[in-house]
Amino acid sequence: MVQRNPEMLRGTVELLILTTLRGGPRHGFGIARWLEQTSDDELQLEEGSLYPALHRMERRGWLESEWGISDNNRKVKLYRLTSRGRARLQSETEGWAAFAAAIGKVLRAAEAV
Amino acid sequence: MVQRNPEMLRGTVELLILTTLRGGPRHGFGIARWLEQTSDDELQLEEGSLYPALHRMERRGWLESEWGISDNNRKVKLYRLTSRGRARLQSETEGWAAFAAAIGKVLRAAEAV
DNA sequence: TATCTATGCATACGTTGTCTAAGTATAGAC
DNA sequence: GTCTATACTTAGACAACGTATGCATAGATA
Repeated sequence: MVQRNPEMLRGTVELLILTTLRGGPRHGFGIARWLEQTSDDELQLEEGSLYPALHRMERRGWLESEWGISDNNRKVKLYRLTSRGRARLQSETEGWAAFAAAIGKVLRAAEAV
Repeated sequence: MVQRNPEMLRGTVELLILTTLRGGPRHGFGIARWLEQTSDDELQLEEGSLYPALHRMERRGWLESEWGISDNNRKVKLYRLTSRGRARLQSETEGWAAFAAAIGKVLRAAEAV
């Protein structure tokens, strides 16, 4: 994922992928596209991050995959959330909210100075 | 920095340190304390992350340090923002805002599904 | 005096995630 | 037949973070 500070994405890639798959099965390329569009090009998931992340998450049992054919007649690997993936999405979402809130507190506290 | 997903902090450590120093010079331990308290214990900066980060940031010219004595009569290394550090704080703050907004968009978009 | 606790700084090492870069394959347009 | 966009894979480099450890000392307590 590329932007001003590439390190900032660490750990959120998985949340983003899980979130994308909430709406139903998608293939890797489609996930990246959707994230890019939905974030107005702010979030760009590189292939070298995307695919290893998908494999990792499948290994962990958060995703399942199967080969299929896309709308444009291409061979694609479709990923879908497992129940464990759904649980993980839940906890990651909560984790993100808590984290973002904490950062917010700190930024506001420093502003007050 | 420790919490539910340790990876989530990647890249924000420096923003957090810069933010803490906005209010004036502080020593490493004090920075960690302030962040912990201000975030209601959500953000915990480990020493193995804190000190290397401070050294790194000083090397990059964002911080300056000098040895001093703390309120409780201890030898401490006081860090302060340089002008470059101030500029960096500015851009990191903007970067964070853009990033958090992007994540927010994605989360909301997926909720709508 | 000795010991304990909290404070304070430093760093070697391992783990992990991300990016760059290279490779393969193919559908559809021209 | 070539080009472009789509689509997946993986090796290797790099960087940040955490764990663990070591060192030092002020103040309290026994």
